[in-house]
Amino acid sequence: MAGMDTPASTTEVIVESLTRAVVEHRLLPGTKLAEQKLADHFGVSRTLVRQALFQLSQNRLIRLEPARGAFVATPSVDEARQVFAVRRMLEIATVRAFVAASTPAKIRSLKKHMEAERKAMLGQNVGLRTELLGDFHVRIAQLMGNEVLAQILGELISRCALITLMYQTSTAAGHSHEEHEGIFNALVAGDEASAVRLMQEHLDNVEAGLMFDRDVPSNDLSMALTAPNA
Amino acid sequence: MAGMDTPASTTEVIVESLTRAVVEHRLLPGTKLAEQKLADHFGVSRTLVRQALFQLSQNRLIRLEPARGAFVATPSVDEARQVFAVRRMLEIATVRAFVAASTPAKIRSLKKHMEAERKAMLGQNVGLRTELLGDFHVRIAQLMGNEVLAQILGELISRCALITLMYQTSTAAGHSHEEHEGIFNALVAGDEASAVRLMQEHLDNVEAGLMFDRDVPSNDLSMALTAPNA
DNA sequence: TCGACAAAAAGTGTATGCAATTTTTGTGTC
DNA sequence: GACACAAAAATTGCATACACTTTTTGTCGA
Repeated sequence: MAGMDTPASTTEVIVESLTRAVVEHRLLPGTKLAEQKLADHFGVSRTLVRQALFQLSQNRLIRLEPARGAFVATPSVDEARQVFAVRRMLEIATVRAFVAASTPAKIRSLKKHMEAERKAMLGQNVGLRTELLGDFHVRIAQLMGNEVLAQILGELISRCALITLMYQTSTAAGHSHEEHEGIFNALVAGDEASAVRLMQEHLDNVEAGLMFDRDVPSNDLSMALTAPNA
Repeated sequence: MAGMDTPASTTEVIVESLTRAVVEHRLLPGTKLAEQKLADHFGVSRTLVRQALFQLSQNRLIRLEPARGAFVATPSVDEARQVFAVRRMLEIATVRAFVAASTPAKIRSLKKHMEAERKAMLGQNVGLRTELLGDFHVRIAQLMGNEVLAQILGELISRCALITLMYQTSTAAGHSHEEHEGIFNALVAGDEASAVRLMQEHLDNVEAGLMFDRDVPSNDLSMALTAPNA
């Protein structure tokens, strides 16, 4: 994802690998992440796995339960709303700042991203699609030259990927790319008011597309089996 | 500091202890943090110290150099500006939200903080003063019921404490408390425009009080000794 | 006296070992 | 067959051990 430096240390490799698995929905919320299994998989000792799990718990992508182990996080409805609230604060302000400091080079760079996003929407690679849809938001922050902002946004968006998995309705989603196009066009035109409004609406739409009262996908066996699969 | 849960795990104790030391300026930027020394001091093995250092590096309070160890971070001017930019985004939006969702209970809670802050300003405990001045900002976010926001703000403010140490002029500072009073009064009055403007000015003032070209306090021996202490 | 180089010391990165806790499995009883 | 309880297995938390890197110290030659 955008802004990931080349992972030099082994721990970082594990963190990135697990992050991708969670963000791309290959690991479901609640899944237990046993240290020895991960260690075997990555061919390292538990020490490095534990470091990685620790870091991921800081990012709120996993939950560490004392003496019980690591589980893919299951963000609450409350937490989901809070994450979106912070995203609105940051992203609306970022759009404003972008318009104020827009340059041809920045527009070009963002245009390049839009093309990649467009292409990914046609393809079948869901992971890549998720990644690029998230990167759109991070890229804007990066182009402002604010790495601090970009990093915070990146983490929030990773959490959103988890939230989306848990609460997104099947019908919703899918419109994100079109909305990105709209925001992009407003940014190109230097139309601050529109850009802000579209970003606002975009985030509202994503959040509104969530069903905060639905049954959450789960790995819990008893849950899965006791459920009446009518 | 505000929002710190009771530190159950040993690692958290170390993290909090080191955080306080950095934020309260008892550890200067650039100071080497040797693992064994910390382990001896806290009476644990290097394992736990490493976890704590790892976490602190995520918070950008320390810098980990491969095979060389951990050092108290020396934030660059660029990073300082970025941190302030993000704070402005978040805190102005937070103030707005606070006014919109203000209740007598929230006002009371904030009033209690102001009293503590006032009292601390009279006392001699510099650490407590620094802590409460930072808590003012975090408390507002907490009262909005947004823990995600509060945590992000808390981390940014810790980084600001480091930045302040590195770049703050002796004459500057000191006005923060009065400005907090002003913001508080505007919040009590429900005067959104004033509250936003005062918060904006407050953050501008703090940033303006920094000398981004001054010699930075350092632990580096050669630096310290080669400097002409005229 | 200064600098280059080598040996020694200190320190970090990772793996492994062990105590303590949790989870699973197995057995007996109602 | 269902439940309670105990033994066994698996898993986590932390300390320790060891290889490898960096830093320091000491020595020699110019």
